[in-house]
Amino acid sequence: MLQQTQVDRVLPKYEEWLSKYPTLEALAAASPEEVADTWRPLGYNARPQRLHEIACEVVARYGGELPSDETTLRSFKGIGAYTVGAVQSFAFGRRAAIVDTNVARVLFRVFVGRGDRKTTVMEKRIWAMSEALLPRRDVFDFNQALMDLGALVCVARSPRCLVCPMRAICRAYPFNPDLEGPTS
DNA sequence: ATCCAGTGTC
DNA sequence: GACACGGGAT
Repeated sequence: MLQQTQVDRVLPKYEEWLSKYPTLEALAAASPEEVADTWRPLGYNARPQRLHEIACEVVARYGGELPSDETTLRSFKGIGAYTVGAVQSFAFGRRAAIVDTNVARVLFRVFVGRGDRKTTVMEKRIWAMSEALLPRRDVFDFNQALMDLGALVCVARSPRCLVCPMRAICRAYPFNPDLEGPTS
């Protein structure tokens, strides 16, 4: 649900969704039409369909229990690199890195500071940083904190550098939006 | 216009 | 690598 969709907008629908489909079995048992209808008006309407497909697949082949290994998770359509890390670290407590838009922005600003964040080489650097920084324990809290720093402090438009704990070492401080993007 | 807990496709 | 995929908020 959270793929390219703000937390504030997901939250009410998430509650409704889980109330209606408390288990993967329940989701699998529903019709695709009903699932699509429950999803509305969140966008990206391939997502409910894929979520339903995943539920059916997990029920059919994995006894209704979501597998935790990267290869199997990644084999589902709709689950990419970010979701694998999120499921592993948040749901299973595994030591797995995540990179979403928030983490990418934070790590890019703190450790790179300028240039284009969206090139493939930079994306790989950011993943490498996220993995290298991963603590031995408390990975759930670490990943959550990194995301929250990006969502609440190191925001896209007007980052709140004055209250940021990374300010002293941040390569993007003092923040200048002209130093970010393809043309720099 | 830009951004948002991305991903699949060509 | 570019592009499509949604809808809501700033």
